[in-house]
Amino acid sequence: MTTISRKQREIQEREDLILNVAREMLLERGYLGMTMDRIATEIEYSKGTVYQHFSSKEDVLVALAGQTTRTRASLFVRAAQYQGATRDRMWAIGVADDLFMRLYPAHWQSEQIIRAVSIQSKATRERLSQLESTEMESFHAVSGIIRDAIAQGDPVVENESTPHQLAFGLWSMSFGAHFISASSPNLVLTGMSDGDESLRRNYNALLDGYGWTPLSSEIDYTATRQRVLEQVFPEEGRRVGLL
Amino acid sequence: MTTISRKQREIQEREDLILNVAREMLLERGYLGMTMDRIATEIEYSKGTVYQHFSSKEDVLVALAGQTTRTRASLFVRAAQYQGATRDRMWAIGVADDLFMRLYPAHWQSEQIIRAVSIQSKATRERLSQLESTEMESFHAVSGIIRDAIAQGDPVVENESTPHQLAFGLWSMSFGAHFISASSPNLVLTGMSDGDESLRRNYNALLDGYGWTPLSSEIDYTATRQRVLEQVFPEEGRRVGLL
Amino acid sequence: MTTISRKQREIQEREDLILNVAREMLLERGYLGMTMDRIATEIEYSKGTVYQHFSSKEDVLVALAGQTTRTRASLFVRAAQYQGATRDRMWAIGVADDLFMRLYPAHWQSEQIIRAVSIQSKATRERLSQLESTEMESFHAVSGIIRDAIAQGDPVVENESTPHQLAFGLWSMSFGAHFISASSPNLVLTGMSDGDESLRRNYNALLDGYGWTPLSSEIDYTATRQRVLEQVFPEEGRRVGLL
Amino acid sequence: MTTISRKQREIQEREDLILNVAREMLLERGYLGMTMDRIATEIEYSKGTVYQHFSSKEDVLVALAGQTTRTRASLFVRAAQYQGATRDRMWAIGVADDLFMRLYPAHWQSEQIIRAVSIQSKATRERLSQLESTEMESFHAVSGIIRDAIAQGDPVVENESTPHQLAFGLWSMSFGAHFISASSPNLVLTGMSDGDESLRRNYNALLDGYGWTPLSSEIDYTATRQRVLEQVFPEEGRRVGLL
DNA sequence: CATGAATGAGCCTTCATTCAT
DNA sequence: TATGAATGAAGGCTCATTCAT
Repeated sequence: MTTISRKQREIQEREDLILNVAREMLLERGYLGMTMDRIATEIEYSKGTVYQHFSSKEDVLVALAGQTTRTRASLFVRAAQYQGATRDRMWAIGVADDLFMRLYPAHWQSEQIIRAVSIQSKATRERLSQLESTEMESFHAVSGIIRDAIAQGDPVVENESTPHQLAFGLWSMSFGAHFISASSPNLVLTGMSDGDESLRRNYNALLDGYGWTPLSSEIDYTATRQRVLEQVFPEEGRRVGLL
Repeated sequence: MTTISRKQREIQEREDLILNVAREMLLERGYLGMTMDRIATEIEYSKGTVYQHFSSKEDVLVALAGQTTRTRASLFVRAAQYQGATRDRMWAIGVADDLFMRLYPAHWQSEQIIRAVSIQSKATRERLSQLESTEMESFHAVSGIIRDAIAQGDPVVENESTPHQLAFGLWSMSFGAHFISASSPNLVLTGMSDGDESLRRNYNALLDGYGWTPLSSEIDYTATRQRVLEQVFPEEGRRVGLL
Repeated sequence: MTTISRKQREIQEREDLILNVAREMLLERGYLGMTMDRIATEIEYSKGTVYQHFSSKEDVLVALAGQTTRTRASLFVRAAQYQGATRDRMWAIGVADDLFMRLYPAHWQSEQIIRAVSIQSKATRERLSQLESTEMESFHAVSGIIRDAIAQGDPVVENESTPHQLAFGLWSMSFGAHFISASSPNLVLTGMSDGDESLRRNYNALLDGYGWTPLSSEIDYTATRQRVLEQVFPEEGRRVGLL
Repeated sequence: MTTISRKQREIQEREDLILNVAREMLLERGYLGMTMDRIATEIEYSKGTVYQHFSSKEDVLVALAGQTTRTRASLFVRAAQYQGATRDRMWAIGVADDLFMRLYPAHWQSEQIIRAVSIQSKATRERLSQLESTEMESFHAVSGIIRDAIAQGDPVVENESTPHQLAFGLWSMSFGAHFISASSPNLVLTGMSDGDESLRRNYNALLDGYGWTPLSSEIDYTATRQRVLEQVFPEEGRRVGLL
């Protein structure tokens, strides 16, 4: 029993090792620079062994994306559980998003590459749906808060599709901001002290635009952020130096 | 004289042909699926001829991105010239964005692939800055309106960096929405009648959040849109069936 | 153990095979006619396999030149160890040179092509210095004898740089004679029974010109040559039919 | 008449222009770097025009080699006409050789490249024989002096084939020395003040070895060289700074 | 004559994947 | 189960040469 579990642990560890190496390669040398050969060399096992874990290069990519998606979902779900007013819980999601970018910048960037490359791969189609369902978890963490807000009568301009639309809006905004920051850094720099700060402001403005109170002008968001970090992400906050 | 111009016209036409074929290939088969060989076969000219127009695959990609960026900039600049209240001019930009996506869906998608790929291509860095300056035109069209609003005392929550931040917010939102719609269609479909409509609503909510009046609740935006189309984009509006 | 060494032996053998095929190709079809594709076809392995042995075409070329240089150095060093008067040891070098040309005519010719081509290849510059150091071994074998002669008072017109200059002279003469024989066969044939014989005569005349005794007119060189072959190169002498 | 000759002159001039450009390219960028395209660009005419002068790339190469061979032959023939003792005339040939290397280093180097590349080109075989016959002129200039020496009873160890063999020896030595200097500069540098000086010494030693008097120890060769330059190559001597 | 667009064979190199040991 | 040699399709790119204008 012990033997087996040790073996399994070893297998798991090697799988993680492969993925870490692969991700770094993806970032540093691009999609074409991430080769099975190089991965094998780097982990000091043979190519055949790599193939024992992942049946193809594409498989590695999907696993990579999976890690990313799961990691983010876990942060988002935890953020949604923050104890407080719905608008504060919303804010907690923003903190989680920020945290994710700081903790795993490599994850985010590699995700973009994978998306761009694998959009057309048919073989992956099914696997992509697995990814999507994990992504949905994150999405639901967000729309759930909105639904809660509406349910408990918080002032939010609402109609039938508000939860989805707003969640989509926040998601889009966050995604777009990160993407543009990465691919057009100069555009961001010109006249803007900081892309992150801008995102924060727009994030709040959007919620304000939906009439969600308390409005951003009525609260001290820095304090809220501090509380969220302390209560929900103490360890992570410390790791990136925000606590 | 005629001879020369005919020849030059032919060359120009072939260049466009190459670009169109390349773009379609990029969309249908991805970055790796777009090969110089296939482009040559498709246009029914030899590989050498393709290379007479573009010195490398990367060159094709950059030209593709250039087309996209220029096309969008031209629509945005025209939209910004719409005669009306600043909030309406802002709305005209939204119409232009929508129009761009309808007129050239392929342009937009290919742009993403190029961005994702070129994040690591150092060689392109310099050329990317050319793209960026054209992109800046679009960006300035947007931030210019915001500046005008502030200058003429329109009610907008303002601070020093409002123009840039808001423009960045709108840009991010639009960008993110389009990207997600393309790469995670299911996420959009679930519970949402239409990604475009969501974007429109969030776009307005964001402006509302900045306190920009008249608020979206106070106007008939469908009518405004109609006017914008008629006055600024009559031809394009008709082409995509919005007029 | 056996398994491993068998595999390694096979690899070594294939490497030799590749080199032999490449050399012949170089001779028969020139630098441009030696292609990696053709090598692969010829050895009946795939192109990839060739690249597993040599990382580039240039690599093949350098390996080829290395073989040549090492082979010659080994013959020259052995010749220099011939037991006899210095003038006789000098003669032994001549025999070694002659032997080298008979044993490995292909080596020599391919060396010229490589030299001529690599005169401009900067990338190879460093690797060429490796070759040069092996070549230096041959050179030192020659100049060492000259130095010995001077040291033990053999009559040689001497000044400070005699060893190097004479060695260079012999080297040039041999090299030039071989090159011209190869590239202008008609020039050699006209009025000359034999390029080899001419070289031998000039070789001796040059030594005579330096005053090195016994002069060529005072000895029976055919006999000396016979002795050198028997004592130093019995196997090789037999292989080329000189014994 | 005038028109025609002007035209012909223009054609001739362009041909020279092409050849000069081609030679430089050959030296600076190697055989593969000399392309018909680049030649055309450089001379600011079209590719088609280049082909009006030379029917193929190979044709250019042969013409290049022809220039070299003719140039050298003309120097050698002039040197052989120096008025003086046969040994001095021999020396004049050495001066011509030295002069050739100084005046046209590019010629010599390009000659090697052409030889290395075109040894196997069948198409050139016939044209190569043209080259060879011009080369023979140089060769005969040398062997003619030797024959004269023998005819007029100058002390030279002779047998039936002495003229050819000695000429071949000198040729080989000069050729080899130049080649080695170019391709193994380090070998030459080590312990030798100067490749040219070594060549000169060996050249004389070889003649001495044939018993040709006056021996090199009996004459002031610097003075002879001076005389040769003044009487036979006044202009050239001045051009390279030897006069 | 001059031009230069068009051709297309051919080159070197890479890499995901397989499979005998 | 691990290994790594072998494969071979595919890719980007070059360039001598031709020929319609």
